[in-house]
Amino acid sequence: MPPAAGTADAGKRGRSAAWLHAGSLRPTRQRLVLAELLVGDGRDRHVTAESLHEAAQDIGASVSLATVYNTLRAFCDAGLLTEVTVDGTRSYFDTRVDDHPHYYWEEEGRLSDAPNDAVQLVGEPVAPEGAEVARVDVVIRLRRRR
Amino acid sequence: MPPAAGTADAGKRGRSAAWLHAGSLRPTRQRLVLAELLVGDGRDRHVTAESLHEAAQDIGASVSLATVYNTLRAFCDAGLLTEVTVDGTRSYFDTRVDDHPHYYWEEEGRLSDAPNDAVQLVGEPVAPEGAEVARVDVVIRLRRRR
DNA sequence: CTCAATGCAAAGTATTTGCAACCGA
DNA sequence: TCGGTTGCAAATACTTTGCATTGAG
Repeated sequence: MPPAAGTADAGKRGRSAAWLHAGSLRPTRQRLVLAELLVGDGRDRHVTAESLHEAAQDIGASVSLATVYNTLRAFCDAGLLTEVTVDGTRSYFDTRVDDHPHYYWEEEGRLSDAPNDAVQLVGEPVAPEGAEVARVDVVIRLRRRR
Repeated sequence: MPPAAGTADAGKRGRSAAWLHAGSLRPTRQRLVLAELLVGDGRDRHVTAESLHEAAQDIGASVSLATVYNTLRAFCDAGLLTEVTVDGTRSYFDTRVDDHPHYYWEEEGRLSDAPNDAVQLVGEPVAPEGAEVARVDVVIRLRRRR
């Protein structure tokens, strides 16, 4: 068992480290920085590689863009994040890993969670013969009301 | 190879030409070829730029890939096609322009229409303050059943 | 000490754009 | 003729990869 691993400042670091641990990923400096930015305060986040890279720079942490991409991919493979496809030109990553609907603000290219009751699906989606449903993506595309 | 014809078929040409006309687009040779491949038989289609380009080559028509891209974009702008984003790495274009759910076969990267009763939305999706719903994308991701 | 993780730059994809030649009305 | 269209190649935007270096266990 982890010999009471460096529980120096169990506050912030605790959550990120535990999160990485849950995905069986080594807590390297870069991963801790990114994990902290993603789940540090417990709120759900929707980021792009670019936005996360900027966020890291803003707090003075140096993580290369390639590493941000690779790390997001690793987080996804470990089941810590979900990739959401809404734009075609870039990938969004969501810290919520359950199947839920999204709002996509077209003008700003911003993604956010939609309240559970924003849409209601009746029953289970039907899968054709020989296939099974892996996931149901629901994206509510929004436009500013004029 | 010999100029395999000017496609002097009134029957087929009719539908494609009318379709282009509906979008106020000039019926050029390339556009007629692509339109014919898209709506020639009246069935709904889901294509990528790449797949449509191949289809054109398969029938001996020469249309450059750049033109396929530009033309698909023009068809979309004219409201003749809808762009569907499911994969992130490529764009799909659907000849059905109404809001309807899709099946996405992950292994094959194939997109198809889902029957109307595959999913049912209850009522209108809720839009947050100051915004209105532009469209609701529903993608049922499928996996081959083992 | 060992092997996974990182950083950088180069390589890939998918798509768009600049511009001269072309063609449909 | 004239302006919209096409084709090609070069440019773009995003993402992945090769490889030498670094660092966690």
